[in-house]
Amino acid sequence: MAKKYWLFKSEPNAFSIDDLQNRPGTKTHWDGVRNYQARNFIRDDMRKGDGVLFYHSNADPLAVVGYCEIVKEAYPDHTQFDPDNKHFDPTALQKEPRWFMVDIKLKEKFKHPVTLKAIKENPILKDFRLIQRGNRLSVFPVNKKEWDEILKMGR
DNA sequence: GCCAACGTTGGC
DNA sequence: GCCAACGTTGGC
Repeated sequence: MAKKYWLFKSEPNAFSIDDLQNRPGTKTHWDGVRNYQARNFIRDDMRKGDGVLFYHSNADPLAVVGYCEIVKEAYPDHTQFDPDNKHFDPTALQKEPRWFMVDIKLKEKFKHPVTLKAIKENPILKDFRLIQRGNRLSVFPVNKKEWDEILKMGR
């Protein structure tokens, strides 16, 4: 199957690309996604080796700050079962997990973060889902043309 | 802090 | 199944 591409949003206050860089092996599990559309992308479509753009939301600057690779495919997000966790889901069943996560590994932190402003100004990226009206999904697919352009801008 | 956009919940 | 109320996201 052809390699696919994705974008993950993260608020750097909660988890930044530097936090990822400081993790052992520069890897992390991507927990806490609680939206069904995003869940379906994670559970059904993401494959080992797919590329992931790492975007800082609610931040300064707002920007794609690097890219990653999926190193482990979907498995149950343990935080849904943890009453002390912010993302606890009291209706999720152990035998039938509702929420899933993948593991990602940092490949490269961009020399030049690709700002939301620069993305909006680039005609090649005019259809990029990130800048579409009302886009609030924290996880969504990116096409190869967009992926290539973002990497070109960031490196 | 504001607010538009959107998802979820729950009464009917 | 409809829809009002509410909560969250996220740019500005």
